[in-house]
Amino acid sequence: MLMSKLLGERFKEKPGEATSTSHIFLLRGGYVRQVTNGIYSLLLPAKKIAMKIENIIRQEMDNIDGQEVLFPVALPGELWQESGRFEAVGSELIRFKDRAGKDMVLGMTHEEAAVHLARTEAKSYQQYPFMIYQIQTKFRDEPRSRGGLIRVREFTMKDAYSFHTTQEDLEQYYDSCHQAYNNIFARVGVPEVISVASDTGMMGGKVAHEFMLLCDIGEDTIVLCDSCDYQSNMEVATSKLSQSTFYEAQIKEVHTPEMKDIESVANFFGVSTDSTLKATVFKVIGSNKPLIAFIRGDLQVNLSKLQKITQAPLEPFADYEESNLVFGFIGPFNLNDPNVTVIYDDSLKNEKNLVSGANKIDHHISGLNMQRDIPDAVYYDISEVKEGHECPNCNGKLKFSRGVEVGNIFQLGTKYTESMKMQYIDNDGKAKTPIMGCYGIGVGRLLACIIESKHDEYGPIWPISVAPWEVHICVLKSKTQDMNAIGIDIYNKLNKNYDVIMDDRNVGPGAQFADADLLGVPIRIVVGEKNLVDGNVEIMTRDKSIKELVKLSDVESEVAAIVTILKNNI
RNA sequence: CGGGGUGUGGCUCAGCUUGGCUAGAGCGCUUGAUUUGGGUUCAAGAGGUCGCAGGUUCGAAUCCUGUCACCCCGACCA
Repeated sequence: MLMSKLLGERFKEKPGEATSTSHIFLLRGGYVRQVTNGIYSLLLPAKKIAMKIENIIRQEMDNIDGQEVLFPVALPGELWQESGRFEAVGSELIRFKDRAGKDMVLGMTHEEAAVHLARTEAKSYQQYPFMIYQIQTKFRDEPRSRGGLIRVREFTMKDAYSFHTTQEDLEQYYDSCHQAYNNIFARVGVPEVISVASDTGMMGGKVAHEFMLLCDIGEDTIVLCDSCDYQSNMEVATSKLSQSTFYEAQIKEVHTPEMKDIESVANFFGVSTDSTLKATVFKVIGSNKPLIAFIRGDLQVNLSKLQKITQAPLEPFADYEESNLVFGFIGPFNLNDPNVTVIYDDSLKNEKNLVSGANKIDHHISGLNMQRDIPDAVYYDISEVKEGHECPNCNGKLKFSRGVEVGNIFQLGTKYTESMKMQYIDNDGKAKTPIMGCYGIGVGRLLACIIESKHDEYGPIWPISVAPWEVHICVLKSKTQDMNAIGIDIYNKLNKNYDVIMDDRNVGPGAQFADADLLGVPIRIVVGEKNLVDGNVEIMTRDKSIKELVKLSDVESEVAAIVTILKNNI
């Protein structure tokens, strides 16, 4: 490739619309151009990187017996009606009608398509297990795209679907896929990507992991232990909570005028907030029946945990007038309202002497002993982990980090195979429902994440495994000789074995170097008169770890040596 | 969907508060010189219905109304 023909203007100034590093360099380096909110065109450098990432993914998926297939982007609505998601999913699923008036959708994920294909092809247990995957365009009408390629509406994704006859087999395959993912992230140059336990959300299923690149622009909060390998998404993270009240006391009602928040109540009683019980009131969206979550005063309710229990989307309860609840003074003791649902957090289970609302205006009670006074309470883990909490697996302290999700794996179970009536004949002659797993990686987001992880102030530093080109030849021009001819000579030799780009433009050295930095090609050869006098060219790596003068005749062997070094470093 | 912000040549922005000559600068682009190891320098040039629509006015980039788009924060997120 010659730079003079490469489409995509590179520029100095930070584009106004971009704030994240990857977004800035993707625009400045001529990698992508926005077409509209959350929808981008890729230029050659980005397209080449994406293809290299895809090929690495492909190899690893094939390595765990994946079969590459291709599902359609446009799918009939009836398929999504079968799984129930035509109604269940919100407006991020693009729905439209074809000319006959039939409901259609654009695939935002392809469980339905996968089951549709597999259910007519895999009738016998002898065909199981198997995994099919595709690398293809997804469309999700995100309420809010952001960060360049980090969160977009149209994107390329590798999505894989495995089918099993037993849960054990699924779990085993899940682990091998987990390992394949680790391989992928290591091979594309971001070995620091970690997997965390995660929520299964609308996908259904029980076990799920997300693969996270820890960085500031991350959208998720990741909980990490400072002394063991516990790592979890905030949505499902747990911590060890010690009991805070030990001595029993009698229940006593106390006048607490105007004290509606937990701090002032704790102050008034002269106790810390972990010796209080507070109520957070929610309701299922669309209904007006209150749901009270009781939790220890020093903790917060984790909404995603709570929603998982209620199996319904919740929002804060705001219609104070509509209910009989005494807002600000709600407590579990003497709460005799058959109209409300009550959930207790695990943190309360063993507490023996709590301050809580008295369900009476301007009154609280003290001395609440949960097991004595609320004997039939059912406890769930609905609390949100706080930084500094004790690790659930060891004595370490939990800390937080931001993370970008670059991949995920789910043990789906039979949610789709059952609703879509997929069955196989087992060796006992009976029809059974296969168990499913699904596994995704967002290619464009991964590309952006590699920049977030590998860059300097001048541009991306592409790992050689995914770099748009492996060698970048800067040909500095001269009055006295045709430098391009010398450059082309090197180019032709290297181009047989490597992906090479050469800067043949008649621009100053500064401009060439700046553009080379933005393209982030790992090996750079500078052909300039200064060193050519001695028969040398300069070879350096983009990360500056190697910088040396090399005889023209030795360029090929030296490039080969550096390529080997760089590949070993990934 | 809520909150905030921005729309002026390909890019970054000034001008708007207080309406008034032909709408500006830098970068980029074209042409010609110049320079060649970190975005060289000089000259000439092309390129803008000031997001769109309506209104006020003798006169609107500037004021008013509406609308659209984009960015950031939040809600949402398979």
